[in-house]
Amino acid sequence: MSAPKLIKPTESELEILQILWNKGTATVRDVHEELAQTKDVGYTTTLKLMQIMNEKGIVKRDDSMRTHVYQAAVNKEKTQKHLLGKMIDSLFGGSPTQLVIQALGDESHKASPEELEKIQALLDSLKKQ
Amino acid sequence: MSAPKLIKPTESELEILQILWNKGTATVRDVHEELAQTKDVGYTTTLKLMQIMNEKGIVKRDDSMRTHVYQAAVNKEKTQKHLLGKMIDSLFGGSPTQLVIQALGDESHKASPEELEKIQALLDSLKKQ
DNA sequence: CTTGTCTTACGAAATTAGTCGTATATTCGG
DNA sequence: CCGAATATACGACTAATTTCGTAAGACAAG
Repeated sequence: MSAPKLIKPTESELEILQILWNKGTATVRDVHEELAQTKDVGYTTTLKLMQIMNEKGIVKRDDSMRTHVYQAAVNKEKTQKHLLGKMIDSLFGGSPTQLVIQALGDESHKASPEELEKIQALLDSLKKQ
Repeated sequence: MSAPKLIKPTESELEILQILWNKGTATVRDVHEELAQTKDVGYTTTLKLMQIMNEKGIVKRDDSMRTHVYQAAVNKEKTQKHLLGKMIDSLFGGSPTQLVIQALGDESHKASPEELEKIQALLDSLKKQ
């Protein structure tokens, strides 16, 4: 049995997940301080969110110590793929190509030559099939 | 003048927008019948949603006749780009490349050879810059 | 020990999304 | 003209999300 099948993190949960994916493990305070850099939010709000995420199984925590230590319980790539798939369906009529075209054409998130090469490599391998 | 700057359609609103983008113009009943094919929802729910979207400026309507006629008030490509940009930031650390790679690797939304060629063409033009 | 700080727990308010029932108005067939 | 069908308006209810205040326990320093 399996880990959570249907993961649909909310906006706020995603912010926290990103921090946990980066840090590996973190306390509520760690997460909160990072969040507070870009967002004006209270400590107990972050705490509550992480408690709820724990109940939902989105994160795991080690509460053997007074200060609990959290980590993501959902896989980063799986989550990305899942949410991306939803977006492809809901916004691009099921066509990943349209999404890719829009993403590559995004002026505010330009891809570097190195990144273009990565995409080229992936494209080559897809063409061979 | 300007259309709404910050558009953040909800899930349901996106479903309706897709239909309007496809049809160009449509009545509530048109939209509802299309929605009802994949979703079990009441007519007045669809109506209410479209009324709210009208208040928000997401759609426009011609209410000169008894049966109002709606059309999308937000541009499809702009909306796609906007939401995609948010996802790139919130889920892919600002890297469109990571998103593209995940999208191309999505097993349940495979790209056809023709689509791969389109992407190749776009990629070529990006490389030239 | 006592006090101040930090921690978690928990309840509850505020907001937003989505749902639908009911009321009222318009239109059309007969 | 009358009734059935169809349209919009609108209030209200539920559920989920996000917010935070407050309480209570642990701990460290003096």
